[in-house]
Amino acid sequence: MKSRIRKPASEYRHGDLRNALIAAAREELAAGKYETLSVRELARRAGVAPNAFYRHFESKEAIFSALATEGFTELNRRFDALSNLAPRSRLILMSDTYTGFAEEHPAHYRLMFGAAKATLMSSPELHEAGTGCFGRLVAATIAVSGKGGPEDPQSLQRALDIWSLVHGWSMLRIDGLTSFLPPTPVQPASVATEAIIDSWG
Amino acid sequence: MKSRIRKPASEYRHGDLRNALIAAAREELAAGKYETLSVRELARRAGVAPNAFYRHFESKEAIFSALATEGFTELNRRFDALSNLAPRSRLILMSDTYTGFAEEHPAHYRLMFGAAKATLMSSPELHEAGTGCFGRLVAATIAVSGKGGPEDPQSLQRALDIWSLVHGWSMLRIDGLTSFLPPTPVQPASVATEAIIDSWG
DNA sequence: CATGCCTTGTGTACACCGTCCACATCGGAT
DNA sequence: ATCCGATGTGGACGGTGTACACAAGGCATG
Repeated sequence: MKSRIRKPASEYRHGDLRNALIAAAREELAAGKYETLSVRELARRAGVAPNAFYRHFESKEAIFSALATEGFTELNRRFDALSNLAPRSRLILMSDTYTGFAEEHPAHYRLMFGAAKATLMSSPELHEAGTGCFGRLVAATIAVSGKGGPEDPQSLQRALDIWSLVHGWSMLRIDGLTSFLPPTPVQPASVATEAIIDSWG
Repeated sequence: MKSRIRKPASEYRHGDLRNALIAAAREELAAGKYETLSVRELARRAGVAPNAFYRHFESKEAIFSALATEGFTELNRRFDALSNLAPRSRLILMSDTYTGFAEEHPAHYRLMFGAAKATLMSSPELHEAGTGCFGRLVAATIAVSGKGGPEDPQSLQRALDIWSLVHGWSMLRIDGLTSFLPPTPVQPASVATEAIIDSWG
């Protein structure tokens, strides 16, 4: 029968524009464009009038929010792939995973934090994905110190320190800090992560 | 005589618009606006036609570059005020100074790194102020370890680690990381800075 | 099978933006 | 008194995000 719950893939009318728009945005992000990303350009890419966009997203912010959610979800997936490791090396590899993601998708990474600032409270999905990201850091931290519940202030603090380090490292790298520095080969952030872990005793 | 090298303060024609525009921009930044800052708005604030702007700045980027330079210069000034301290406490206080500046002027801080990415090479002043900022971190790092010249890779690396930490800490704070976290009182970044310093042996 | 609705896409329009051009104005040097 | 070069103005172009009224077409209903 033609009426299932939904027609998933059949190109009716235009196909599902929503995904086409998101796909177009992903392409732009992969090409390094974020600040200059425009609703009209996405519509153009999808071969559709500019305002068709607004049948699927409330605003430009809304698609950014969706893309940011995607980003955090992917990052969380990568974190989860490290679940089986021993606590210490797991946290260290999370550090590399994090910076690796940022270097791999710099524009997307910038979007994630640009969107976070604006939309966080208004999008439950984004809030959950973002919170989940930090939560995984906290869990890994707790696993290392071997004590403390998921609300233990010390563990939260320690996870935040690590997050600050890898976030800053990623941002500096993305923004071309290389111009500020003498051209030195840069060590991975995980080296400093190890130092911080060791300071926990 | 009326013709000194320059008339410094006399309101001739409109007064010196350049500074008026910069002052207007500073106000907007102080009010937290950066992404939404517009050339036309600055001109409006200075009581002048939009295009008058272009007699004093080549482009929007150009005034951003000037403002970013100002920001780094101010930060460098604050760093220099710590010159007399013992190496270790000096580096720790630099950490607090850095994050303090970012929290005090969040929009300006965001501009500094937004502009850095785009304009760094094209503006010698910005490049020098930015480089000077990192240079001071390196110098303080060297003073702590007590060895290594200003090009010593290990010292550069260590300074970069600190910079990553305080930059990430500042960014997370500015972007309202608080939404990601359970509402915990956040320790200053300098606590983690100390941990990193101690790891240097 | 016809009807009407509800979702989706279109067209037009508004306000704003950064920036280019040709023109007006005016102070200072000649 | 005259010209020039620096500064400010007005208008325009192409871009943006988005609101509004309309068109087209699939769906459930009669």
